[in-house]
Amino acid sequence: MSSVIITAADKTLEKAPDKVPEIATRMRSQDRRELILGAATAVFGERGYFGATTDAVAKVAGVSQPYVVRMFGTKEALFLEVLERALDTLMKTFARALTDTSPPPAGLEDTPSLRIGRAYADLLVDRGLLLSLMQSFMLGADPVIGPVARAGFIRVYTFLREEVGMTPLEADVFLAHGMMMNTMVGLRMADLYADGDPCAIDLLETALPGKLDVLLDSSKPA
Amino acid sequence: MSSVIITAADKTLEKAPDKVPEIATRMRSQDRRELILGAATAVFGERGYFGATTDAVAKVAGVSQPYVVRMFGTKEALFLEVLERALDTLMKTFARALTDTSPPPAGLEDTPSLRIGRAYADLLVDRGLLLSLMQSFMLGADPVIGPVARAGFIRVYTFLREEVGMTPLEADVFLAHGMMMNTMVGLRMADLYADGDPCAIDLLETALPGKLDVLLDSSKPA
DNA sequence: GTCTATAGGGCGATAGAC
DNA sequence: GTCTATCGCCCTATAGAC
Repeated sequence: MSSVIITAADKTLEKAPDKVPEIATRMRSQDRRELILGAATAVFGERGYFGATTDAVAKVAGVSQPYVVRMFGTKEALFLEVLERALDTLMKTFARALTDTSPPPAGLEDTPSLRIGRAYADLLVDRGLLLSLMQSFMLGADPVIGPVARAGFIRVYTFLREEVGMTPLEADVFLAHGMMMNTMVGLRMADLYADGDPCAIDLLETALPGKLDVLLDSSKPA
Repeated sequence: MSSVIITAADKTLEKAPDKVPEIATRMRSQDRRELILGAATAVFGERGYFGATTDAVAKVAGVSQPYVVRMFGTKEALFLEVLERALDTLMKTFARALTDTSPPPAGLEDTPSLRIGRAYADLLVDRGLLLSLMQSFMLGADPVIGPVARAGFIRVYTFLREEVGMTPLEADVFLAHGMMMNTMVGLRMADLYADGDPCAIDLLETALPGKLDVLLDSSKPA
């Protein structure tokens, strides 16, 4: 389960504990790659493309900074791979939710739209994944990242329209609430919720119905 | 009209033309301050807090880089002032829309919610303003910016609830569509629209009804 | 009040040992 | 395959002239 990697990488990026990966040195190259991509997803999601440093990624992954650069060429190439991987995971999760034959939880309704709505909310547990995508959406003016980000968003929109069968209005409403959830996670609004702020409680209970428990778990690192 | 400043600062940040401010050197200190804040709003909105450089702000404002730092102390303090100013403008625009006695355009409905919905859409013309706020929303993990960003979002939410009289659900839907519009602007989705991409056309005509003309105007710098 | 010059630090990337 | 050492750039901030 990749959730192990993600949770570990997610526990405050600042003080990465001594971090002895399972097999110590010389694990399979493919595994190292995934390990670094997971770390990079967390760091890019938290600080954005420019705020993230290859050194922070390296520390979270438990490798040296030059190794990160060596493996992906440049920081930019690393970010683009993070985006591609995140989008692939998103689309696979949507596709699985659509074809999944298991019954919906606790006698809830079962329409295609509701299924992928729940699937999206499930992805919020891995904060880095959706936040990295969201960070790219804010860099549309960048000559390299911009076109990739636009293409990624269009890919999701096309899926909603053609595979899920949403109307333009349904897709708009779905995406709007997705952006809202991303924003709540990026803002760490759950911190205020945990502090008992009545306003944040109202806000989150409406914006993230039923997902507050997992968000609180994953947002209290210290 | 501040739109003059904003439009000028917005026309591609890369090649700031020779930029002789109206009165050349020694304009009133207050005016210089506003000029720099306007430039900073555009640059922070486009590249985010970490991606923006004080030098880029200085170039857009037509002053020297050390002068920008001198006037605001640090880059961080400059960003916080940009956020405060943007939020003030946002709230003032909302408040004005609520109390405005002029009739709604072209026989549209006239409810408090619809009024501030139109007011929000009007603010999209100044891309930097809403994008700077949005960039701050993605930095909730930052120890300094995070709390300010959360407080700003809460301030808007409280206004919607208490001044406009929205229910939690109405506020959620309003904010969700706001985040969606911000995302479309940050992504520069209008570029694909202008290229005739049918998918982007569907998307934007639903997400930004009636605001496409202004967005296209302000997004074609070259 | 505004500039030029520059110090100082951090970061991405390279070289090369093991 | 992975590390240590380090280069060179860019960026924030300071010093000081005008």
